[in-house]
Amino acid sequence: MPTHSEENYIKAIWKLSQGENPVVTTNSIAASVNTKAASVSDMLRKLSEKKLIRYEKYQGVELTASGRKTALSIVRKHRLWEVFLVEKLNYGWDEVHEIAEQLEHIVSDNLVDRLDLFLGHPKVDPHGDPIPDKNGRISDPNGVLLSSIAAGQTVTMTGVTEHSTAFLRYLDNHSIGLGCKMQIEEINSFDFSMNVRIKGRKAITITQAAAKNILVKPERSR
Amino acid sequence: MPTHSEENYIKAIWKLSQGENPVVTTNSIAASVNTKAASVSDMLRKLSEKKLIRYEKYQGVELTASGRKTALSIVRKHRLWEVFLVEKLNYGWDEVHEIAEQLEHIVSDNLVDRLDLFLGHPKVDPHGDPIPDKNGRISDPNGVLLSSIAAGQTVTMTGVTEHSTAFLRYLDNHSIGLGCKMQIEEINSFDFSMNVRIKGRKAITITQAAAKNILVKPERSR
DNA sequence: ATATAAATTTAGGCAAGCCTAAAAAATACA
DNA sequence: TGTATTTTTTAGGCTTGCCTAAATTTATAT
Repeated sequence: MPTHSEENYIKAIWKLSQGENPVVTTNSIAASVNTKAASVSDMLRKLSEKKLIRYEKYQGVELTASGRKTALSIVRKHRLWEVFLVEKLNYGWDEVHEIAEQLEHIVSDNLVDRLDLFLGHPKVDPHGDPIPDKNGRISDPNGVLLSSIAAGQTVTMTGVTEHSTAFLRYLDNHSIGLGCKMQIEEINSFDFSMNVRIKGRKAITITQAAAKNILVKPERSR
Repeated sequence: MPTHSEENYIKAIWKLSQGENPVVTTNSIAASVNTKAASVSDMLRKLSEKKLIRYEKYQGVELTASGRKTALSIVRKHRLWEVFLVEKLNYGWDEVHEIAEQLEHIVSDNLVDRLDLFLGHPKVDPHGDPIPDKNGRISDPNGVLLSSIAAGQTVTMTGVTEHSTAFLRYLDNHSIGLGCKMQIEEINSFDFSMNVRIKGRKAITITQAAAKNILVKPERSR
């Protein structure tokens, strides 16, 4: 049974190993779990002894199969609890992270199963992130960056790649959320901001900085 | 902010201080939190420094107002989560204690408020124990021991004073639960076991040992 | 290639919470 | 009352997870 703290490291390592160019270094882990590099070195040794990671001094870190399983179980719990908080307790998607960080450490496989059932076996969390199944299988994030879409296209928003309160509030303030169907009317060649029309609303401008953190699914191309 | 462990001690002290003849000693606390007396002494010193208890060496322990508030907040969370587990996730009343012991340490006042609302402001938990309000006010346990009821009376079950899985399963097996309206038909003078008829069922026998752990509310006397 | 900078690890220490063994205080009892 | 027993506390130690400072390794830049 990993400790609370070990779970946080494992989850951090998993997260850092996701995406395009993974940077799983002692320093990046330290930043993720809010501690110092020296503490990370300590912990890496311990996790390595427990066979949760493969670790050679100075050579970087990788989860073992067992470590990955642990990570995905935590991610599953985190995301299911986020669904609970938003769907059942009416939290905003920008308010749930901290609480889910606590709830993800509750130990009871049975509880997770029942929660999953209670929530209707959701496939994604309130930010559009896929929820791993009980065997640790997880689907790919559904969508491409809005910033990569050409003018004229119509897309549906499926997720975000940034979970900060500030960013999520920004989207709320522009009434942009998961499932929004939007047409890219124009891309300003000056700053690459996008003029976007959300079905039946007046057009809005989305900065490139924001568009780089929005995942969308293009309309079936014609 | 009390630690996880401090919260467990505070809750144990509160529990031990409830009821007829409270026995809040170093040893009884040690038994409650599954540790040794020496560890309790350590912790009592610490809790005393934090003004959560009044403590004189060898002279016993008492919660301060602040300590009591802390205790009741934990009890509130524990009992609300138990309601959630039973009402929403369909757990049996004998299965929820362990999980609630974990959930009670989740820190978020707002979460508790929303949970309370989501559950419809329940007054009691699945065992009939009163749920403290957000200000730490708690009502008295509702009922008297079934073992104190005279033959001929009709009563409604309102709670239990023992939460072991074994006892709760025993009640389940006899289809005895909160809200059962039962008539005491006879008390056997030999072993004080009770012949009880639950509305519209065949009579059953309840041993005195069991009756001492069942709380009931007598019918409005006539 | 080598010096400097950056990243990482080791060494040594600290607080929390637990332990066992021993000492001290309180209680029981003869 | 004085001794034996029980309860509680203290002393000393252990592990976890963190820290700072120093040493070591790797990367960078001239």
